[in-house]
Amino acid sequence: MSASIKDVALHAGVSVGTVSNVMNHPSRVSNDTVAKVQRAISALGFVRNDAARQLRAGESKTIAMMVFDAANPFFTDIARGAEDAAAKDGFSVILANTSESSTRELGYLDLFEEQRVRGILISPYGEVEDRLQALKKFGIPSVLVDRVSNSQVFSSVSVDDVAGGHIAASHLLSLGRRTLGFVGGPLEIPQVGDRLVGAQQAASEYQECSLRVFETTATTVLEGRRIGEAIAAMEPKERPNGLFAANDLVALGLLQALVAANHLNVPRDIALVGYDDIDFATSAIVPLTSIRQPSQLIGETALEILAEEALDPTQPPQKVVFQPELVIRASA
Amino acid sequence: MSASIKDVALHAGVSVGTVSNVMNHPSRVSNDTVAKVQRAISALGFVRNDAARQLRAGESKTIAMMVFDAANPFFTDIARGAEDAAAKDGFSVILANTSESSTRELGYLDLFEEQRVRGILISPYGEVEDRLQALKKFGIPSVLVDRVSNSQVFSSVSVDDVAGGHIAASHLLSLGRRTLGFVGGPLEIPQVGDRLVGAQQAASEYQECSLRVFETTATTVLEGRRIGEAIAAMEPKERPNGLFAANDLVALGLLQALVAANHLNVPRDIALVGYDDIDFATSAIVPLTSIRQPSQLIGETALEILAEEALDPTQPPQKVVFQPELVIRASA
DNA sequence: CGCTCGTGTTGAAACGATTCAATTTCGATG
DNA sequence: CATCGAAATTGAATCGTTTCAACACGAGCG
Repeated sequence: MSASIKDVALHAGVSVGTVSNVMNHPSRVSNDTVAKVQRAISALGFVRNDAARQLRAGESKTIAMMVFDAANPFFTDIARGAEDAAAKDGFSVILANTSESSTRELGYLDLFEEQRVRGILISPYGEVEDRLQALKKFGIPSVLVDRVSNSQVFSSVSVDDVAGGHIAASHLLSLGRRTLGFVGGPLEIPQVGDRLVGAQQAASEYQECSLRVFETTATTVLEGRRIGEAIAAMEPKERPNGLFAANDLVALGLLQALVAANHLNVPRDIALVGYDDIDFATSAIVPLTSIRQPSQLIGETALEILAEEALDPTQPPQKVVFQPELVIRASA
Repeated sequence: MSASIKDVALHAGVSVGTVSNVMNHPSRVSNDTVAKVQRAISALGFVRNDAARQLRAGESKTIAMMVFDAANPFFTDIARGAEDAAAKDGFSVILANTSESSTRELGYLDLFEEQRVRGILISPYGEVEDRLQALKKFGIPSVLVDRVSNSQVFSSVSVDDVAGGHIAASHLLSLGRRTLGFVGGPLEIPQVGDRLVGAQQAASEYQECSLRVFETTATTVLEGRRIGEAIAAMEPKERPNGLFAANDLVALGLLQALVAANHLNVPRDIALVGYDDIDFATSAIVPLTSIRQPSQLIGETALEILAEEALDPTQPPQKVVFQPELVIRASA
């Protein structure tokens, strides 16, 4: 169907070895021959078959990135950072969206293992460290993104979520709010769990202060709206006066519901803090106070570490932790 | 480094052909042998080498999807639809973000050609139809997403952007606004250009009505904010009283700037209509009136058409055009 | 003139799977 | 018990590239 290196060799009147050298080690070939071969290549519309190349060469130039919610701008920002860094090192990044499904996550890991990608950047959803260990033994390194390694075996680039949770709750407390609510879930997701722990720590530093947990099934706008409606319907005395959402999507959902129930004012009746500081936080109904993470930088750093490990598999794991930062706007 | 099919055959005491059959045509193999081979596979941790498989089999099960702005929720919604549909047909979707760069777009096309992906779902940024034609001749079909084919050669799944622009502008006009502004760009992007054309058509149906174009360099929140600041700073008599943004990102940027300049009220002084109806439109400072496109459905449909063409390359191109829909909220 | 060296070039082996014609096995049948 | 056919299994050929030992050819040197 399509031209192979053999056809090119024939057309140019040289051997297949020479054609291969033109593409991979041009310095070994005389200028005349290079020109001749290149003419043949474009005449035939030859395109290297990556499968054959990889089979023989044993390594690919593709890096896979897996996130569990590609619709969250926070992750697309990270991906953007990784792509830019990869372009510098000559790698290509392909993205897989695991859509908060462990099954799909494992499915993609299988796919990438079969494809022998050069490395994996992953923001894990399910319990995958065992699987990643197997991949590592197999020769495919991974770097965890936005999450630390339980096993200490993997490099990771993350943000101190406990600190972030602490900052968020402290801010609400410093505004005089004493009946707090945490909205997010599932709590098993470390990012969510850690932020809650940080918030609880902050709460324990104050007397007569409560922190109630509203667990969601996912960190989405929709789930935020659901909880927001429930909170709007609560008795005033039961209702928290300060809310901390596990991420901005949830916060925006809450905001929608609270504003729609027009007997409530944000921040007067309920102060609200989000997390991630996505672009849309600025333009929310009530511009959102949020915890900013350096998303692009996370992506770049993760890719650089992965590239190092791909080149030298004996590298010890690195652990980079960035500090989050409070961005104050109107909502709290 | 890792076990091959030969090792498995040795360990199980059968031939390589049998191992291959266990994986691809289990019905041809006796139950005992299947069990024996599977035991060997897991004992050795064997993983099929996709490069070798693809080289011999000549076809892959991977479909590539390329979008020029993965940070736009509209595109992630489309991707989501495509992924769900692909899972049904046994394909995997990998995503590439061309980041509004023609260079990167062509680079990914090269990569996917070398990888011999089974097909390409693309929302093109630059002029790529010639390149896609070459790919098609090469055996890789593509389906255009959110854009029709100039050459009529490719299937496409899109939304009638001229109609959408018409609906948006008509809505503003029906509210009595007569000095309109269109914000978006570059105008060469068909989605943007068509929406403008539709708006101009609507404007031409009214007397004494003006439509001014504010061109942006990209359809982002940032660019929207930039134009919004400029508009806020205009003399009241020059200022448009109805704005139509090429997409919701731009609209949200505009909104931010207009609200920040607190002498202006949306919609009283300026009515605003966006496009795409992304999730965040509902939770904007002023909930956004927008033009809804059936994003997930677009993704599903595109993937199904692509799958058909991948199986039968002689299929004539199909052209599916969905109709957009006005969603009225507070901003206009 | 014979020898060495360096530069280009060659062609066959190897990568790891799939495929398919050929062969073996085995149960059923006359 | 011999024979037939279906079912199971084998193993060599194949895909398109890269790699590498071997070779060809001059140029330079003693």
